[in-house]
Amino acid sequence: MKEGFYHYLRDRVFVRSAHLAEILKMVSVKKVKKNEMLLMRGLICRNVFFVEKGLLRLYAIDESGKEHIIQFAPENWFLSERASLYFGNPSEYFIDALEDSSLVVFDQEFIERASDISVEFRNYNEYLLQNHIRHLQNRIHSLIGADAKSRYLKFIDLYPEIVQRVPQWMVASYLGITPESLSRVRRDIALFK
Amino acid sequence: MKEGFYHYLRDRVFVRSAHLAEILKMVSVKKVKKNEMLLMRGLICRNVFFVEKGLLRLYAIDESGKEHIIQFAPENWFLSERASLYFGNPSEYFIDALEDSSLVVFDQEFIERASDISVEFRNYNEYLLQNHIRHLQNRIHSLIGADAKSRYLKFIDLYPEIVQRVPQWMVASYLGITPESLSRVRRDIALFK
DNA sequence: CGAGGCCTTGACCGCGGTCAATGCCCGTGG
DNA sequence: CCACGGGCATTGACCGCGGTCAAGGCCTCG
Repeated sequence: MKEGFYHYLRDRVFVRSAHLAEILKMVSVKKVKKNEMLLMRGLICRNVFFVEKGLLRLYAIDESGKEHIIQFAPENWFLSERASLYFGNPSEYFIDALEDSSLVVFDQEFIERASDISVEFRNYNEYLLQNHIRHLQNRIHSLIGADAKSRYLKFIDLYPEIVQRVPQWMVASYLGITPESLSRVRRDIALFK
Repeated sequence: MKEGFYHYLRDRVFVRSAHLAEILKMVSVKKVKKNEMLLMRGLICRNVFFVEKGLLRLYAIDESGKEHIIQFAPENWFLSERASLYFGNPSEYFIDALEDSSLVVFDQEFIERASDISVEFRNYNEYLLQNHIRHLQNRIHSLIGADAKSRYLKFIDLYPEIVQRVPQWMVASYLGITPESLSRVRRDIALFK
């Protein structure tokens, strides 16, 4: 219970032992089954999820009913719909579980309180935001500048574990292409080896 | 000199009068001419630019020499290459001026010092990061999900002033299409009115 | 007036989308 | 244990959006 989060706070965030217990008291654990919904469009997102075990996804559904995956979140990742969490707007996105998962759940108020308790936590929170920005910017760059094949090659390079754990049509959705196209891209790559 | 930044800090960031002078002392003003470079690829970005007057752009150049515009920054916008500024990596991007511009320049250390001085400044800095994330996420969403025409319609809706101030091939670059395609999109839109 | 930057247009083409058929894997129930 | 069905990956045929290349027109500015 909360061990993953505990170790993460201690070894990555470098929260001092003196503050760890106090911070841990403020979060709760949630276990969800595969396909369970954690956020629906139209609702205000109140939570950040830390994945201790399992795999979540953040995605949109467009007018024609197609899903577009914005982000995956495997072990030791944080996932939220920040536009809704921070600004209090109804979310345009969905979050659900792709595997049975064990999550640590907290809200925006927790972030502020933990930031007051621990300067290391405050700094790490900023690091997360900055890192998120870097990540989104790289993704925009490759969506604008690169074709489907090089986007896929970059993806399997960056997230080899994810490729193993989700169906290919979800990878295609993340890359902004159809499953059929991804299948052809993979065939082409296999031919050249 | 610094009036734009002063008013911004006072009226948007809500920095208390007691702190304004101290914070303003720590930034400098820079005037640049159209086409002047402010950041080159390979260099580490040390600055954030606040645009008092004029217009900047952040862009990449791909292997085949094509420019891809990541962001425009008109009056009262902040622009930086955060991946480089915060993480200290060499930048993959360029920044230059699209018009003669008057800028307020500061660095990461300034942000930290000003955050210690003024809690309003600290909160606004977080607001900027959160807002940036929201913006990038929306852009990814429309790059994945929408065709050239609807991306253009969304752009002129969100940034009507920018459309007036930059050549169309730069708008095309921002949208991830060619100038020729944008021209056709605009013709189609005109036909239906 | 000439030159260069920008926008437009046309012809052509290729990447990736759509639709439909097939095959594979695997879980479920007869 | 086998039969069936559903979810997913692959393949083929076809097509359309958007890219490429080239030409022409319209500005502005020297």
